[in-house]
Amino acid sequence: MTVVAFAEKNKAASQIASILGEGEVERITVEGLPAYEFKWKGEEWLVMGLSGHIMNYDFPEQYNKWNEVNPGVLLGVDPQKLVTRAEYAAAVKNLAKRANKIVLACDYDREGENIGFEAKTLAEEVTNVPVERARFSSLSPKEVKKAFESLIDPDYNMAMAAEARQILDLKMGAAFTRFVTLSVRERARTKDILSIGPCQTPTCGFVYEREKTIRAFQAKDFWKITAIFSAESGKEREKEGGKEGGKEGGKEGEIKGGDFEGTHRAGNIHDKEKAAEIFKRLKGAKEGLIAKKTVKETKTSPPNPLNTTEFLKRASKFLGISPELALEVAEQLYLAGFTSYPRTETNKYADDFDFKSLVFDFARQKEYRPFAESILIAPIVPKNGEKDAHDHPPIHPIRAASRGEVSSAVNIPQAPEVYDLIARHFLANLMPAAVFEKTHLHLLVHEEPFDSSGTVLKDSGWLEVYPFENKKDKLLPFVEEGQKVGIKKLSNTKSKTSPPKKLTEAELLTLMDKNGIGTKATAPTHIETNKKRGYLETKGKTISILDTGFTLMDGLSLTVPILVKPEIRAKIEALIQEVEDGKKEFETALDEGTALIKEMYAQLEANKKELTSSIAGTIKDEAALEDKKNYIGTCKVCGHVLRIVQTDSGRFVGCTGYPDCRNSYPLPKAGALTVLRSKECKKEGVAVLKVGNKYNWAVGIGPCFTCDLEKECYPPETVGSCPECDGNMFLITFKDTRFLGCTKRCGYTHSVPKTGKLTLLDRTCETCGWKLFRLKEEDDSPEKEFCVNRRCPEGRKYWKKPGKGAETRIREKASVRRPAASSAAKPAASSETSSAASLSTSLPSSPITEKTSKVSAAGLKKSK
DNA sequence: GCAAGGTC
Repeated sequence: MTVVAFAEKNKAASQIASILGEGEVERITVEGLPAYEFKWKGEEWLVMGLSGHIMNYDFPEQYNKWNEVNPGVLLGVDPQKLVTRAEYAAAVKNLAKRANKIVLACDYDREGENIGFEAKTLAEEVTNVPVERARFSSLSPKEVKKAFESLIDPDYNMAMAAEARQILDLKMGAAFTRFVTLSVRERARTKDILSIGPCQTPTCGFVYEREKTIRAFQAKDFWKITAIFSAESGKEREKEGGKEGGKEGGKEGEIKGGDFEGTHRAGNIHDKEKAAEIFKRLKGAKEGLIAKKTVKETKTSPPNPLNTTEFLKRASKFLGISPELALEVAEQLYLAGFTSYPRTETNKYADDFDFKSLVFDFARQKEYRPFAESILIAPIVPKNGEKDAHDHPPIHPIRAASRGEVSSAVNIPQAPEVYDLIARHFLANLMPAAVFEKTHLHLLVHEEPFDSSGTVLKDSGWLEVYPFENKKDKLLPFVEEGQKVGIKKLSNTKSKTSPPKKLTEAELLTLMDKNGIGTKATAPTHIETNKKRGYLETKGKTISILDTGFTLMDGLSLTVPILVKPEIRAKIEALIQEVEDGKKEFETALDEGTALIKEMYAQLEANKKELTSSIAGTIKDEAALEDKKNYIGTCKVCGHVLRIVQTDSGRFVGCTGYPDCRNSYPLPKAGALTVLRSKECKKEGVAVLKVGNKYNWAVGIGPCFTCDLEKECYPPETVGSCPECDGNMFLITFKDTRFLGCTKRCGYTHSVPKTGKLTLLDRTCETCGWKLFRLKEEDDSPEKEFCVNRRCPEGRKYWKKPGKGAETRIREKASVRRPAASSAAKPAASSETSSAASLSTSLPSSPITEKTSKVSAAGLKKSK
C-alpha cells in the first residue's frame, strides 16, 4: 500500500515527512522536484510539496485579443482553469500513478483546500484511488500526527468557494480593466493600463476618500485660553508683573516645583466674543486655586503578538519600511531561520509554546540580555490576542541573533532592524505592563475653571525593551488641594483648525484589514498595484493619491459608487461564504456574482463619456506636464495644460482640453523654441519662449522686441545714455552679429567688436559715462578694456587704433562667407548702421537672421 | 496586456 500526500509547499512537505517518518526519511526527486519517502504505520508514504496554486483561470485564447472582443462579452464567457506550473502537474500525475490512496495536506484554509483540489483534479486524470484530507493548523508533531491518523473527506464546498472567487475576480477585473483602458485610449494616447479590481480599487478608494475630505476642509478659527501657573504661592510673589500678557513675575531661583500649563475648561472656543468675555473676567488675576487634585494609576499592557497585518503596520510606523518590503524581509528572515513564518492571522501563542528556551537563548545575546533576564526571574505569562486562525503561530523570533549575524545572513539592508523589531516585540509580549501615574488638577482663576494634567511613568515594564513607542512624560510640580499657585502668564490664543492628515500606509493597512480587503499576504500587493498603475504614491510613511487615481475614483464613484467602496469585495465574499457553508450552489453563486458584475458594467458603459473624458484629460495633462520641452503652462480658459503642438502644417500652442477647449496661440514658424521657465511676461503673455538664439516670443503677445514692455520684462543691462534720445543703449546679441540698440527704439544703433568674449563692466568711462567693455579674443592676445562710444574722445581711440584683434577675425569670418570681400575688409562695425528697421518688421517667420546678416555683409561691402 | 491568491 502506497499513500501519496500533497502539501502546499516543499517546506511543509519536508516537515510532515520528518514528523511522520521519525527521521527515517529519504529525499527523492520526481520530475525534478523534491519529494519525501518514508514508512509510517506499516505503509509506504510519499509526500510532495506544491508551490501554492499550480493552476490559474484565464479566458480562452480567442477572447484575449483586446481590440477584437467587446470587454462586456467576457462576462458571459466561462474562463478555463489551466496548469501554470507544468512541472508540478507532471509530478502530481507521476506520483498519483503509484498511489493506492491520496492525501491532500495543504494549509487549513480556503485557498489551501483549493490548492489541494488542483492536485486532486490532476491526479484524477490518471487514477481513481480514494482522495482524503489531512487537516492540521500547525506543523507541530502533535497536530500533524493527529491529522494523518484521522483523515477526513476533502471539503468540496470550501474548495469551490475559492473557485468562485477566482472566476468572479477575473471576470470583473478583465472586463472593467479592458473597458476603461480602451475607452480612455479612444480619447488620449497612452500605453498605460487603467486597471480595476475588487481589491485594488477599494484600496485606492480609501485614499481617495481621505483626499476628498482634505480638499473639502475649510479651516475655522478658534480661541484657546491658557495660563502658565507657578507652583510658588501667589502671595509671596512680588506684586509687580504677572498680569495678563505675562511679565515674568516670580523670582525664578526660589520657585519650588516649577511652572505648569493649564487650559480653560471651555477648550477650543469657536466664538471670538465668548473667548474675549472669559478672558476679560480673568483680567488682573494673579493667582489660581487648586480646587481639586486627582491621581490615577493606569497600566498599559504590551501589544498583542504580531500577526502579518500588525507586523506590516508596525514596520511602516516604527521603521518607515513599506509593507511590500517588510513582507519580503520577513520572508527572508524566515528562510534564513531567524523568525517564524511571516504570513499568519493568528495573534495568540499556542498553549504549548516553549517560551523558556527561547528567552534563555536571548539571555545569551548581549543586546537583549537584561530584558530576557528580567523575564526569566518570574513565571512567563505571554500577552495574547484573540485571533486564532489555526494557521501559523504569531510572528516571533526562532532564535536570538545579533545585528551582525542577521545582516551577514540576509542580504537586505533593513533585515537587522526588522529582526530587532520582531525580537523586541516578542520579548515585550512576555514583560509586565507599563505603569503610569496620571495627575489631573482642577484650578480656579477668578472662578473660571482651568484644567491641567500630567503623566509620570512609574514602571516602564515592557516599554523598556520597546523603544519604538515614545511615551513622553509631562511632569507636574507637586501641589496640594487648596493650595494657591501664582500666574505667570495668561493668554487668549487664536488658532486655526487643521485639515485631516494624509493616510499613512499603516492606517491604510488597518482599513483594508477591517474591511476584509485582501488577505494577510496580499494587502501590500494591492497597494503596490495602485502605485504601479500611477494611482497612488508613497512618500515616507504617508500615502497620497495621484491625479489619474483621483480622477478615476471620482469617475467611478459617480457612475458605480459601490466599486470604490469596500462593499464590492464584501458582496462577493458573502456569496462565496455561502458556497463554503453549503448554503448555495457553486453555479448559483457564480450566476449571481456575474449578474452583479454585469449590472455594474452596464452603469459603467452608460456613463462611458463622463467617466473617460475626465480621465483622458488628466492623462493628457500629465503627459504634457512630463513633456518638459513642450510644456507651456495652465490654460486660463479651462484649467488643463497648454503645450506646444507640432503638426504637419505647422506649430502652435494648444490646450490638452481640445476639442472641448479650443484655446490656442500662434508661434513663429521657424527657429528652435525653448520655453524660458524663469522669465515671465508682464504683458499677459502666457509664457516666454526663446526663438533660436535670436529673440524672445511671448505666447499670446508675439515677439518681445515689438513689445513696449520688453525692457521691463527683460531689463537689459544698459551701457549708457542714447545720444539721439533720452533712451539708453543696450547690447543686442544675435546669432551672427551684435550691436548696441536704444531701449526707446529711436533707431540709433552703435557697433561693437564682432568677435571675442565681450563683457560689460561696472566701471564707466570718465569722459562720456558709458560703461566700459572688456574684450577677450579667442587667440592669445591680451584682454582689452575700453570705452566703445564713438562719439566720445576716449572711445574713438579704440576704433582708430589699428591692429589685429577684432578686425583680423572679422576678415577671417568674412572670407568664409564672402570670399570676394575678404581682402580689403575693414571692421564691419565701422559704420553706424541703422538697423532698427530689421527689428520691427521681421515677423513671424523670423527672417531676422537674414536681415541682420545682410547688415553685417553690407558693412563689409561698404568698407571695401 | 486584465484580477487575486498561493509561493520563491
